[in-house]
Amino acid sequence: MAKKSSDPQTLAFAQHDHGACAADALDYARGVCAQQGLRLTPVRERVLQLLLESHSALGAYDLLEKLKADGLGSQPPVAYRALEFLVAHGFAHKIERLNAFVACSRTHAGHSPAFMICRLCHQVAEAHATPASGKLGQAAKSIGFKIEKTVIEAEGLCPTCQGGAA
Amino acid sequence: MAKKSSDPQTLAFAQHDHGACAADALDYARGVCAQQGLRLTPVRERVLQLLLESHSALGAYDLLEKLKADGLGSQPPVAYRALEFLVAHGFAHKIERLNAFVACSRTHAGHSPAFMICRLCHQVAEAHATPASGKLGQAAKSIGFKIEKTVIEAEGLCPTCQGGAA
DNA sequence: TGACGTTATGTTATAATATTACATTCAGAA
DNA sequence: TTCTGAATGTAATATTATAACATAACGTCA
Repeated sequence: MAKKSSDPQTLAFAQHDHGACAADALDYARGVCAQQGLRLTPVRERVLQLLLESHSALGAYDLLEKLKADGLGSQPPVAYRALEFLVAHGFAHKIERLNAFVACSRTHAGHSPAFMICRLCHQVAEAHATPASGKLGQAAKSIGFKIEKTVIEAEGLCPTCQGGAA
Repeated sequence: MAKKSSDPQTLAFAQHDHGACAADALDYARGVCAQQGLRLTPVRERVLQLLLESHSALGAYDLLEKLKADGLGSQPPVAYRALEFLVAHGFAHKIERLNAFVACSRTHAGHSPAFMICRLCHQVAEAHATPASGKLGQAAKSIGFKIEKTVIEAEGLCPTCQGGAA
């Protein structure tokens, strides 16, 4: 059984009960939406659930297929609109490298996420970065660039795939 | 006149002679290719030149239009293959956030680049990051993830656009 | 209640980005 | 020269994403 208190950043690549972990996260999202007057409609909730059930990044068209199977709309804008909502409110992130999306591990609100993407199993773990404090932050400061958003995505091999891979 | 000794990382957003700066970089690339037995063919050289002349990221189809105007092939693979060569050998980078490409500022060979993308003027400056040493590196180490490549892209406002923008 | 404005969804079409596959040409080595 | 591998030309198609407009659901307040 996944415990809410365990560190999600180590969870993604570890064995755990995805179902329970997803259910927890979904409950959390419902709460946040209720609190903030956001509408977690059936399509949005289902997309979030699909993302949560997979620690991999899913493309819009992957999601769309599953939505279609659920009788929930089958045209691209349906998926993109739900994803836009989820990303805008911090329930999901876009992985630019993959043109795909993951559920947010929500260890902190309003964070600057960094991702570790396994190039073999395609699972994605979320960590937390402090982009403004490193070399990039220094460089930005020195030239007067104002950072608004930072994409940090590491690609490589997760612990499991390092063993099995060539 | 741009001087080779000035810091390219501060150059991108500053006023300078793009033509001379591009010519320098192109000479450098020619030298590297000669040295390493790489073929900087007309298409590849022209694509690099086009990227160098613009400090903005250019999409494959932007480049393709220009190639076409030069009588150099007009189908997508022409551009994508040239870009693949340039990226593989470190003469250019892909900006994942934009699905577009920039010439490498080549301040160091074999570096881990980080980019600052102005969301108004779309110019891109390249800085150098040490991704393995920050929080992400720590997180990767602690869970046993092996980083092979890191994408770091900051979006925001360049010095010039901070003044003029709303 | 019901008329209205806003938000979300449904649907069609199309734009933008990228790759596969195969034929042809070119450069350099044997 | 002939062979070989690399590079290019070209057609077709796959993948990702958005525009535009119609319809439906929701909340509110007269």
